[in-house]
Amino acid sequence: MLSKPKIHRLGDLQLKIMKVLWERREATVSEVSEALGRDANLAYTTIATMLRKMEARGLAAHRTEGRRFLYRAAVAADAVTRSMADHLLDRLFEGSLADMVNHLLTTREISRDELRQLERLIAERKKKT
Amino acid sequence: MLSKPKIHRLGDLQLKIMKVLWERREATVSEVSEALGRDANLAYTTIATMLRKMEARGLAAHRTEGRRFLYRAAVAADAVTRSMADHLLDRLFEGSLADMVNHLLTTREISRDELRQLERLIAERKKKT
DNA sequence: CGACAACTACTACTTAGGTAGTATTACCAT
DNA sequence: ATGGTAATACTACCTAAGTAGTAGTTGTCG
Repeated sequence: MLSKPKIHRLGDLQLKIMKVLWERREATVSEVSEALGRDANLAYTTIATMLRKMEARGLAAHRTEGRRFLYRAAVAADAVTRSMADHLLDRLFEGSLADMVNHLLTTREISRDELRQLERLIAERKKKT
Repeated sequence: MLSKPKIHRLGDLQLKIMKVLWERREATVSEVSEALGRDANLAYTTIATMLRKMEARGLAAHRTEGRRFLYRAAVAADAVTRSMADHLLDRLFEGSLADMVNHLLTTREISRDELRQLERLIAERKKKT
């Protein structure tokens, strides 16, 4: 908890890398590189550099195994997700979840199925207050 | 519509400025500066520079009135809001609105009132399919 | 008229993401 | 042993946000 990195504002690449680290609990640079796939064809060293920078920022950490590094996430997925979502919610909708959902409902395609899911979520949430 | 600026990824300051421009339809640098208030005490020139950069990026535009500039937004609030929300939704929740709402519902304090609002929104939305 | 205030233009610097080349080191197989 | 390969380290760039100082211009008031 010492020195919390500003957890919102993760770049696209950083988030993708974090997702890999969250999935596998540890991963080498190669593994991350592969996991991202050649679709995003980034040089091996790009991933390595990014991981090093992320470690410097407190987002990741590593231990050494032989001559290679095993990286792991240093922040929980939940914390990041929450921080990013909250940040946006605050910046765009002054913190009003209703406003945000309203916006998304009106500007997005949404399936009947998803609507039902939402109903259920809210009903459940209402119950346990 | 020629050359759409990448509308998601607006910095905090940029968004604040955009909000001022959306409210008032036009504003001088002074007005924006004042609107942001001294709470965020930024130099006058900081706002001016930012506005110039934003114009270069296609987010704002200006016309001259006498010797000062009247800036206006060059992108609609809705478009920006939507773009930013969508971007986050995609990055974090693979586009699932339900997942996002679920996350927000479980990690956030939420008032009974807001819950009711949400219910209503969903009910309405369900009706007009 | 002359000083000042208001404005824009220009320049500069810091931080961070993203991207990748080059250098160095160390392992491994022939 | 030696050359190739895989790893990390270091360095370097570009872009964009954010921040602000300085210079130059012009309008206004006393």
